[in-house]
Order: sequence, then structure tokens, then C-alpha cells
Amino acid sequence: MHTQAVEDYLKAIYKLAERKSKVTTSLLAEFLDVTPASATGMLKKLKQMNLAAYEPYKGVSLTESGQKIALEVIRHHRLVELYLAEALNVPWDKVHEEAEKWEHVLSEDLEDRIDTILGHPTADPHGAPIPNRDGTVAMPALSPLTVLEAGQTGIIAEVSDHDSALLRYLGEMNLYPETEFTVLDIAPFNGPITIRSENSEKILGSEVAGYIFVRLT
Amino acid sequence: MHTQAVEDYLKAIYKLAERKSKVTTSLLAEFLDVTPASATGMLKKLKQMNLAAYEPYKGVSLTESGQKIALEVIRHHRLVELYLAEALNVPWDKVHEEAEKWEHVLSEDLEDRIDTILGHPTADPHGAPIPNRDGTVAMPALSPLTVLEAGQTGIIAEVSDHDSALLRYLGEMNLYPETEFTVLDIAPFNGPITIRSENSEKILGSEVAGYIFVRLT
DNA sequence: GATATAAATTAGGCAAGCCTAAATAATTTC
DNA sequence: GAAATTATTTAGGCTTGCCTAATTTATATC
Repeated sequence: MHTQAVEDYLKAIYKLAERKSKVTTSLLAEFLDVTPASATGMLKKLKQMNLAAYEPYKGVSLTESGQKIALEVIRHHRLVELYLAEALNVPWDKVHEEAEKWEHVLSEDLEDRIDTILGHPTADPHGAPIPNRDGTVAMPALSPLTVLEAGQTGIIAEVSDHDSALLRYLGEMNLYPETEFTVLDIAPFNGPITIRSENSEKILGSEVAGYIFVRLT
Repeated sequence: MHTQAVEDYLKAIYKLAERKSKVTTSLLAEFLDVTPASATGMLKKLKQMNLAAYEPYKGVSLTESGQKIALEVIRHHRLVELYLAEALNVPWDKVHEEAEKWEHVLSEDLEDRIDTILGHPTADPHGAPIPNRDGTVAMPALSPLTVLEAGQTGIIAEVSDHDSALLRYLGEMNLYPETEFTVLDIAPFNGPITIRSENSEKILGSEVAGYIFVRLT
């Protein structure tokens, strides 16, 4: 087993690499709320352990084994999130925080039991895909709600879980993954987006809309 | 929050104090699989934090606040054990090991949810009492099976969870807490004990019987 | 009660991971 | 392309909790 810090760094590198073309020391440090000097230290260690490809001043990426571990941790995290929501009724804006601690203490045996009880789910409560045991992940191409045009219809696939206040806000409007909607209007200059779902109209600011990812129908 | 090490030491002191009149440094060290020197170091720290009353060369005991924390940790541990057994079908000889990790990451909110789902239980899968939230515990007077005499009847109240092989063995014989039984025979000189439960006779060695605690009926 | 043994403590170190401050490398600006 | 700025790394320290080895205290034995 690796230390929690190692697991956290690997996970962070993986997640940053999904969104940024280059994962720099300072990006990583900011993400983990740690000084860049600390991140440098850990990167050297991860390189040493063959978990990350790291060249000083040039950014990091994960090696195959590093990515495998990152995905295992993410699998644990997302399974736990879903389990907390479904089995223990933890509100969806709280599951992330709890799972952050649980992901590091989940045995493989328990992972299996939870996976089975949940019926081998493929997405967590925010719609994020749950990696498979073998280290693969389905990564459907999603669009942020902001790129749609009036008249288009879609289904909410995933929402960002970076801010629990955002999740509460979306929850109040019943905008959960798998919700169908139609875009009624998009105001210009990053203006608000009006959608209809479940027979009611909702108006979303562009920032919020940027955190909602959809599948077109 | 206290560190995991602090919580583990407090729990260990509490459990040792239940069985031994004096908790010595070496006893504690052996229990935690640590050198006596390490235990000394932590005891000084616990004293510093007002969690333990410790006089060099004279043993330790918990202060009121130390005991409160120990009981909280034990409450977490036993609730988790029961939850794992009931909700996730973890076999009773494995729950201890898992709970050992979970007890340190359980939030109060989740503790409440689990407690509610389990219906405010009073004992874990081995029959050990679950402390209340307020830091009190019911400690019924129990007798080891070895002190009974032929003809007496009782109910298994609690079994020791210190050895998972023992638990598997008892499980195979269906000797779980709340099982009723009648003592048919106790051979002299710490000889085997024959009991009848669920209409079958079982013969237990005195060592095993010493790990089974009963309520007389 | 002196001596031997056992128990406990002190002293000094180590590994993880974090920090701040200083130095170096890369990038941008004029 | 030199100077200024920004990004990154190095150096040196701190805390936690563990270790071994040496010392001290308590206990048991003759």
C-alpha cells in the first residue's frame, strides 16, 4: 500500500491532466493546497517510485503504474460517494468530503461488496464515470451546457463536484444527472441560459452552466 | 481531531484497564505491537494533553476526557463492525480488521446515520456493548462459560474478538451471541465442556470456553 | 541488604510530509 | 539581448511517531 499522500498526489495529477495539457508543479501545489516546494519534493519521490514521469521545470505525467493507482483511488472514491448517497442518504453535496477520507481505507474485499450491492454502477452521484477494476474508464465526450443553442435538447450527464454550494444550488433546482432538458434561450455575451426541464423553466448563469456537462439528444 | 496514534493508545489503555488492575508501559507496548520506549513517549504526550494520568514507573490510567475519547472511538468501531456485518455481509471474523481502519475516518454525521439505520443497537457482532454517544456504557456482569456447572442454562452474551480463527471456529458451530444453551458436562482439571444448543451437542475445550461469556438464565 | 534481573525511561536517530527562505531556471518585456 | 518577472527547485527545519542502545529505577533473590 502507498501512503495517503502518494495516493492523493497521483489522483490530483490524473485529474489535472484531464483538463490541462500540462501539469505543472505550481498547478498541482495549488490543487492540493500545498506549497510548490512540497510538491517538488513529492514529485521526486513519485519519479523514484516509477509512478510519475517528472523532469524538473517541465511538468509531470503519470506512468502506467501511476495511472493504474490513480484510477483505483478514483474508483474507490466514486463507489464510496455513490454508496453514501444511496445506502446512507448522505446529501450529494456532502458525499465528496466523506469519500475523500474513506477512499484510502477501503479494502478490495469491501470494494467488491459495495460494487455488487450497487449493481456494478458506472457513474457516481455527480455523473462522473467510475473506473473499472482493470484500470479502464469510459470517457464519453461531453459538452458544457454553454455551447448549446436555443432549441437543442439534451440530458445532464455530469456536474462538477468542486463546490458543494454549487451542488446544493443545482439540487434545489432538481438538476441531477440523467435529467432531460430543452434549451429555450441563450443570451449573448455569456448571458444566462434558460432551459426547460420537468416542465419548469430554469435560468442559469453562464458560470453555473459551464459546470454542467451534457449529452445531446 | 486527534491523530490516529493518540486514538489507538487511548482505546488500548481503556481496553487493558477493563481486564488488568494496572496498565503498565510494557503491557500497553505489547498490545499495540510497539516498543516500550515508544509507549513511554506517547504516554508523556497523553499526559501533556490531559488525556491520561501517567506517573513514570507507575502505570497509566485515563482521565475523564481521555476516557470519553476512548469510548467514542470504541463506539465508532463497534457500530462499524455491526454495520459491516449487517449491511455489507462481511463475515464476523473479518469485521474487526476493517473497522480498525474505519473508526478513525467516521464523521459524527455518518455515525448518526449508521446508528439510525441499525436501529440504535446496543451490541456489536461479538456481543460487545456499544457505548452511548454521551460516553456511557452498559457493562453487564458476565461469566466465562468455564465457571458454570452441569445442568445450568444460559445465553451467550459475548465472545472475544481477539482471534479471527476462534471466531470462524465458533461460527462453524453456530455459537453466536444470543444463542441459548444448557451445560451437559464439565470435565475436571480444565477439561472439555459439553453443551447443548439448537438441539445439538457441542464439546468445547477450556481455552475456547474461557473466551465465551454468558448470562445465566 | 547486596546483587541480579526485569521494567521503564532517556538519548539519539530515522522517514514522511509539510513549511519558509534562498537560489536558480525559464519566460516575458522593453 | 539584457533586465525584470515568474516558476521551480534547493536548503534547512519542524512535527509525529516510530526505532535501537544506553541508562536508570524497581523488584526479586540469596
